[in-house]
Amino acid sequence: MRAPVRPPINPEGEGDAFTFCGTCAFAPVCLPGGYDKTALARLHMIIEHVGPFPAGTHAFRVGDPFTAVYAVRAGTVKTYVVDDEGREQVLGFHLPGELVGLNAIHPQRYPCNAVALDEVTLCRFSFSAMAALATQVPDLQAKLFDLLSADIARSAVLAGDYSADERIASFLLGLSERFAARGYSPRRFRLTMSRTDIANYLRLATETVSRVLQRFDHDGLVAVDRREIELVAPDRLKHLARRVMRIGPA
Amino acid sequence: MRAPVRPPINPEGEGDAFTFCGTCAFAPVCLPGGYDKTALARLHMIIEHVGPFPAGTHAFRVGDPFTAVYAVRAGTVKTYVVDDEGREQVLGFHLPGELVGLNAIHPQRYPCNAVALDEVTLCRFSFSAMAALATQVPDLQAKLFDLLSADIARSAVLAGDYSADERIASFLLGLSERFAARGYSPRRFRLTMSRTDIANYLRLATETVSRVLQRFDHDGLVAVDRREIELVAPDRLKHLARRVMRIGPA
DNA sequence: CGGCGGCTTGAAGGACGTCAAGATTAGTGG
DNA sequence: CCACTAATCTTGACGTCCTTCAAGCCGCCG
Repeated sequence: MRAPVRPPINPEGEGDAFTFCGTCAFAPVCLPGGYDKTALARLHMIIEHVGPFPAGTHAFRVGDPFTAVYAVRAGTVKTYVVDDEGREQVLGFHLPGELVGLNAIHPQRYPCNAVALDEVTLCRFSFSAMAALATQVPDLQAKLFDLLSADIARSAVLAGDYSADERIASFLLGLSERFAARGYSPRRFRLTMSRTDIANYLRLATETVSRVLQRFDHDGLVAVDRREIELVAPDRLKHLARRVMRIGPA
Repeated sequence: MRAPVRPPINPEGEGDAFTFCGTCAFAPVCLPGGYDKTALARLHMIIEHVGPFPAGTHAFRVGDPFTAVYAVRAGTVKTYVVDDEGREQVLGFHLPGELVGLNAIHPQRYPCNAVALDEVTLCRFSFSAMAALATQVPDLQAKLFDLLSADIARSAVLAGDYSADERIASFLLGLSERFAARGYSPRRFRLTMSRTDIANYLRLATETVSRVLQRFDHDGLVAVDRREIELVAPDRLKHLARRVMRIGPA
């Protein structure tokens, strides 16, 4: 059974746009301070708030024609591909405020699957409408260029030949930073993804992820309780991840 | 002595724009068929043809403020970073017609170094001018979105956990395709980069690159003579690279 | 010709994957 | 509320691909 390509519209409408969109990638363009009120209104015109969807729901799948970019409003979205040997490659985890689907612009088809890891709510942006609007709102165009450019750097980070320790340390710190940017605790958080997902994302075996987390716990770097994580010694983690971080925020 | 694969550079103005720019990333926007003649003229206004530069010349370095994107007109450009242990990470090789510097939009500083591997000529695009022009020329904006999106996919390819054989096979095939797209032989070509560069790009040891190329030669997949490469059995190479390619041109 | 960087070749070692089993936990139905 | 099952996670032993270390070889330029 295949989930609908275009999820149904959330009947609740725009009334809570500010509470939901405050941390969105488009916040600088959408929210007050963006002087052009009519541009703001037109951007809101092309947004559909969709969901919530239960875990396991797909927003799109490999090969679907590209029509829209999604912003995560709540929950976590995993993007991934499956190779011909049935092995899953996780491309990314997307937290509230982050975008999904920018890599589909070029091939005009989604090059990956996007699935909800927990209950997820999304904003759906028709890309053709947004591109048209961007020609009239330079700030929006600039924001899109910025987001695309940032995504290039992000995918480059994983390409390095880093050790399991480096990968996992930087993964935990990356999540921590992203949670902090959204107002959650950077010290304690809950992993919404399985060890297998983490392993497929970091290009490690699940056993390795398990072992390294165990060792980090034993060495007092973190406190691991199932999917509950506490960063006990963030500084030592940062030291471990220094080579990886060097590339990202250059 | 390098074989003259292409006529020597004429440092004059736009008179030979067509011969030089025919394979450029912006060709669809620049060249006839782009109905908007004035847009074409304005794009040419913001282009500076710079060079030629000898091998070893840097176009920009890590941390330089971002002002321009470069298109390679002739030669090969290597982008790379150096980590704190002095180890070089090659991010990409850029052939004529390809762009360099798009990943600098977000941080507003170049996150890597760009160096000429042989004699290189470039087109320099002031990015602020191009963004301004893009708001008035939707085709240019679309092309920029397209190029940025394609770059995301490109950096994702290297992120997979592929074997040395898979990496090298796909590297050779990738070069072959890009040469073909520019009118050169897809079967025989000359590597402009050293084994060390290839190794740092593919995240392998130089010894591994050497050994795999040697074995490919011995097995009749390729004929290697120093930096001269002939793809003897492209089909078998493609078979080796199938897992990598699955992700790229999805 | 002689030196130097790039390339090749061999041997040893390590980091991670694979295989196999066992331990927890979550989910389900009685 | 409690079995029972399936999924997830952990733990251990072993194998392997690639790196590292150490020479030796070539081609190139002074």
